[in-house]
Amino acid sequence: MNKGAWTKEEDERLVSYIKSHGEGSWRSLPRAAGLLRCGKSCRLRWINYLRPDLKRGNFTHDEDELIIKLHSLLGNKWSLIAARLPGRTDNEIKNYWNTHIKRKLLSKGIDPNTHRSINAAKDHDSKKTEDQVVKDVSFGSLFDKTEKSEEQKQKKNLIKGLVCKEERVEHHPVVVVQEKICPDLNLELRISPPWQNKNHDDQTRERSTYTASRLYVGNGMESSSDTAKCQTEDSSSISHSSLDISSISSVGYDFLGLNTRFMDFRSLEMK
DNA sequence: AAGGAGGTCAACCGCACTCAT
DNA sequence: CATGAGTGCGGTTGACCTCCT
Repeated sequence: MNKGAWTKEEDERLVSYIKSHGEGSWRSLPRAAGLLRCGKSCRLRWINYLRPDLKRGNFTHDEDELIIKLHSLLGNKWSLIAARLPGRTDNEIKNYWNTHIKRKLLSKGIDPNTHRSINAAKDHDSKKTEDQVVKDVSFGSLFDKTEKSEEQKQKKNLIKGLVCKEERVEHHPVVVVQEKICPDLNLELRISPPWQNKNHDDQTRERSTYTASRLYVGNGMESSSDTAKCQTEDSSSISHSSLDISSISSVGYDFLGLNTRFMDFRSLEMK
């Protein structure tokens, strides 16, 4: 079994095999392709380096900013961050973060872990206030039916710099998460349980394999529309992450400063 | 020119998760 | 429900490169 850097010949074998047989079955792929590599290694090489849709080269300023903003919301969820940067891989972003962005933030006096000023972070450490920035987001507890009082809920929902509240949209519970630390970001995220089609008139919905189904992003910077349409292009596997039931619009949407007409919302499905 | 220090990034490792049986 | 295969993810490693003394 070979280890270490891939040779040009190995790359060619892998690319040629995947072109004719497609991705997947990584465990059996090396033998079939005549490679002395483990399946994991083949998968990694393909995903991080050989895939034709990869964007090589330096990160742009916009990409930098987007990574920083997404990291402040998602933490080290590199795959989620990568899903919002077409042509970039999680490994690439992780490396870029550790080698460039971390230092850039530190030089500006910003703690790359908390996204707050280093001085503020020190104050925060001593005070242990609730007003801290998000490092990880979990919504599970919000569905905990044992939670008794509204006051307890609100207190709990104030954690980690996010304002979380439950709402109901057309009888479906929806968790609304609002960033409160980065006022310039002005991002609102709504997540709810999967779409339930009561009428059974659209079986594609019933067959949907996605579990987290509704993702709704509102951005105060947008003037004409405050909702986003998030839907797969493939009608046979519609995810129904799309959410604004009343106004499904094909107009592009300004998410984190990027027009979402150019973004692939399939990546917004949550796992 | 030599070599040490630090930076970069591809690749590996171990764990967790999903799904089929 | 248990188990194992397949896959994905985040952290870490190590080879290579560049810069500095």
